[in-house]
Amino acid sequence: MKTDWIRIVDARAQDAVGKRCEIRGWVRTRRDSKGGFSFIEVNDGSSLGNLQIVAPAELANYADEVQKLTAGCSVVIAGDLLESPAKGQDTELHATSVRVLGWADPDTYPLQKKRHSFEKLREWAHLRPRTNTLGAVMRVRNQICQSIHDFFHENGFLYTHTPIITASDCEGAGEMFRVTSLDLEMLAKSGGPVKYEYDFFDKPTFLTVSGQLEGETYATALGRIYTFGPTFRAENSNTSRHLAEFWMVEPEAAFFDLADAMKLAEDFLKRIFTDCLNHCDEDMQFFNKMIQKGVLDQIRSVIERPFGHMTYTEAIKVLETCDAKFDYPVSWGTDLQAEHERYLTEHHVKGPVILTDYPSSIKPFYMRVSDDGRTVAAMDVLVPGVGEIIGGSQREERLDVLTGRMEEARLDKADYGWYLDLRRFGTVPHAGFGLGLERAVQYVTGMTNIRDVIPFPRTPGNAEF
RNA sequence: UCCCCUGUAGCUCAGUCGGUAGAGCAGCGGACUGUUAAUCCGCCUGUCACAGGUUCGAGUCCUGUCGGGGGAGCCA
Repeated sequence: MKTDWIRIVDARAQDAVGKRCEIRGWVRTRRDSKGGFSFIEVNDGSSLGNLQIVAPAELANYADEVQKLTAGCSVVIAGDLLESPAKGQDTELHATSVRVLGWADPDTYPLQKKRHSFEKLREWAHLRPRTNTLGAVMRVRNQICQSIHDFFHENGFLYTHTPIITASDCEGAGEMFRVTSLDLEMLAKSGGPVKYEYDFFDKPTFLTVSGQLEGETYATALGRIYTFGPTFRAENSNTSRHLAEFWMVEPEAAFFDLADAMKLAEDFLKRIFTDCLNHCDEDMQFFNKMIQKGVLDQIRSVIERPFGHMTYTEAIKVLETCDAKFDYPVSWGTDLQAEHERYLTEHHVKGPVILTDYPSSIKPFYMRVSDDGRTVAAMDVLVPGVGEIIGGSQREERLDVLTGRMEEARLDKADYGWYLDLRRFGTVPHAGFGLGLERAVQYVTGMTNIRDVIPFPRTPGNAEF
């Protein structure tokens, strides 16, 4: 008779008691008892907690295999799930067979039965998902991705795939990665000018820094769309909040104004946070206890309270009249510094705040110019700890205003003909925003370094694995 | 890219005033135990990041390179 293979998350549940089953996973630790059995803790990634196995000495391979199990070994274990007589777990599996699939030499296996620093774990990026913290992070990250799709699907947004290779420099700013099939070695030796007509696309191409402009084309046809994919910035940024390759969610909706976009952003974030609390309880308890004390209360309070709203002009007034000392001066027309944003979220509002109506001079050309002529319909959602988590705006739908702004930004209109067509033919008000996935994961988990919330972080000088 | 900090055993770190290295954990051996960060006893472990320099003598002081961290800028 074939024994049911079940996941450890299910085997640990009270209602699994009485089942005869099989589990498959990796040994975390083993403790021997001279009472004639060993305890083996096994994890299969389905939950933070391990399943305790009681392996009796009667097993045929007890002496030569079971007692030699160490952290990292892969095993298939069959037995009976019983109520655990000891504290620490509801259930335990009394093994009738322990099969070792792969050994992990304890002399050379890097992960030990102890806490490792996140810096060290980054060197073992291929093994770190086997740790408690990275496993929990990846389950929460998965939940957030699922919530993103659920939320937009339920609100009538179509998942749209915008290109990763692009010829347009979306925001006229930010270093981009080049995409080429030219032989750079040969090119360097030849010393001649680059002939793009010989390149794959006949022109210079790059990895996308945003799917927004392409997203707008589909929003002005399908109504509501969102993109969700990898995004690339070749900025030489060395911070705990920046990656060269990260994932971004960008909803775009026709007939939305700035207020609609703000409401969407707030509902969206609250939905993600709620789902994490409801579906990742064990992992969230872990973060609350081991990573950032109080992160659960923080998230709960964000869900319960409406987000603070402030215009840029109001924020400047608050910063100018507050008692705090800043390294950078505050004045209308300059961009807010990290220290300013931190003051607003951590001291003034004490929670997430949406800042709106920034000066047009510090925002990109595509944001809609307001009636005052000095500001644009932009919004940034700032959260304590992480800073800007969402940036968005109502888009400029008036052709003449848009082309005027492009001229100010010294952009070549010829490169944006297709984008301008959206305003030439059936233009409509529309709005959207971008959410950095990793920053959302950081906020929910309390992880301080963005490199620890993505499986294989890409940063300047680092593309291992 | 800039500023600051840092690099010593498999891991986390100590190493005083310059006199060629030590602890905990892990591992291994033993004891003990329905254990759960198990506990107790014993044993093993080093290109002190790398390259120069000062000095009778450098883990320690100086210079450079590389790696890591924190902060800033840019942003998501």
